[in-house]
Amino acid sequence: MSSKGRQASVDFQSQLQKRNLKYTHVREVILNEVMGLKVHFDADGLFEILKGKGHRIARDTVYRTIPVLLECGVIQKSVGAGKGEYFERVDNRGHHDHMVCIRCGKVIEFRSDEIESYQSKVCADYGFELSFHDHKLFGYCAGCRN
Amino acid sequence: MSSKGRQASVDFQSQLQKRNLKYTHVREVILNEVMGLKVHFDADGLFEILKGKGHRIARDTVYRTIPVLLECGVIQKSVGAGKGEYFERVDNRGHHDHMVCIRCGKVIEFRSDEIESYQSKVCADYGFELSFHDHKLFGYCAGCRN
DNA sequence: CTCAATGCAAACCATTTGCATGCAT
DNA sequence: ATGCATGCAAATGGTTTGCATTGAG
Repeated sequence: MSSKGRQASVDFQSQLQKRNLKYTHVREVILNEVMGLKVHFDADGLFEILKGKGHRIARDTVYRTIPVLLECGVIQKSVGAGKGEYFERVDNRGHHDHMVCIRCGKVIEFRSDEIESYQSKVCADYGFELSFHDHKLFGYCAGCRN
Repeated sequence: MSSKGRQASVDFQSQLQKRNLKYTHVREVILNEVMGLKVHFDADGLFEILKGKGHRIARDTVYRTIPVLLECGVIQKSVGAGKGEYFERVDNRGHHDHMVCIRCGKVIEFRSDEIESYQSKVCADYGFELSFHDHKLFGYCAGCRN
């Protein structure tokens, strides 16, 4: 296991403790798999990935674990091809958000330090402790606008 | 009908034309009801509201109309108590976004002209024509954080 | 006229829930 | 010892889809 992975485990454990949740074997396995994932996934897809790697974890458990991963900052909401919600691992190098073309479906990832910074400011103004966020822009990409 | 309502109709019609969609009686009725709505609603809820006012519009039509309303800038994504997606009328006075407490469920509406402005800048950078956006912050409200 | 929009009804399927057992603390 | 976590399986119900009909441009 890389030091990065180990670090993530430690963070996850402390995040769980903070919320009086247990660090179980199943959660450890899911954490490790998710940390290595570079693709966007939905709950069902994550279950299939885990199954494909030989882990015997029930589908419902995966569904129940995703909110925990979100709250602990391990994953963030993302976008994907299916109709449900998609997620992706939180990259240490900073959040990115998404633009989605409502004509061709193209997804553009963007980063804006300014937006992140004002987002933090707004949270501070309200005494709100941010766990994760979801920021998507829908419209027409350069190729699809008239 | 107020001048505001009339204005919205005109905008809606031109938005529909731009996309080669038809301005039907059903869409007119839905538009008018939505423009008067101050609450957050989901697809099913909107259907019930329409039914309650005596309109005979099929549930599926409401589901099929919501994406159209989104694209035409009549409604925006919002938050609500149920598990599905919620929407709300776009207020002429500007967008607002939402913070959601993942402990007590409290919803705080916030506005940030700075975020809106940098959001526009990002879109411009990518040649992206923004139709609507979805920006939610999840975490602990002032009363729920430790 | 032509093609999108609508209604009806059935199908779909991702997600949730109840309950008994297992396991972390 | 206590209470959350997990697996199993069934239920749920919000949402989608196919098709015939209607209606807008």
